[in-house]
Amino acid sequence: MAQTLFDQSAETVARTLIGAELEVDGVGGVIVETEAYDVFDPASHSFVGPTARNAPMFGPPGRAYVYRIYGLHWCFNVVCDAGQPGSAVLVRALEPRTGLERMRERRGPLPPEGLCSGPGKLCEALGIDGSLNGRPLEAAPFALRLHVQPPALVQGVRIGISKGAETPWRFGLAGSRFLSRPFPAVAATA
DNA sequence: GTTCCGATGTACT
DNA sequence: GTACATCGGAACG
Repeated sequence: MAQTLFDQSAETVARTLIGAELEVDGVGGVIVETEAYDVFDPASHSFVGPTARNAPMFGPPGRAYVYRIYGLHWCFNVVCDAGQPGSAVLVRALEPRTGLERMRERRGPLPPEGLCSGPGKLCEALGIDGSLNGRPLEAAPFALRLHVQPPALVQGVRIGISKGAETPWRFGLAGSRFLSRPFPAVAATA
């Protein structure tokens, strides 16, 4: 069979996931912001080699890597592997489409823009926690549908990291109101 | 609008 | 003890 989406580099997967629809137990929406991490990247959890925490990043592609950050929040990643284990894509924001009431039960009575506009918020809204770590995205409770038409992307440096801060591996859906933070204005033409 | 800061678990020095 | 792929609230302009 043809190579799957996840048998590609983190950067490619991060680009391709923009515009895809992600649901967890029927609650979700359109992915509008992602970041790529790979094993050669000092910002990546996998940079130090396999450990107990990052084990899913070195496992089969197409699975979830969920970890706790700052002791309070969860972050959701999709493991990928283009022949070199240790890469993943952090899903940072999505545009809510289904299960808004359920999201508000978990997050509070927020407007749609506030429900999933950040990696920690998204996990809370979708009910993602450590129990989903390592689970395949092709099986319940996950559902992932790729976009038909590739959307227009914006690109920038990643957020909240100190090492590898120059690497422009953050991707967003152009013009989206559902981002965790705006992308810096881009020069008019390239 | 902005900046500052505390909460709190886990991995690592 | 320190550093985190964060968030929400307080204080300020």
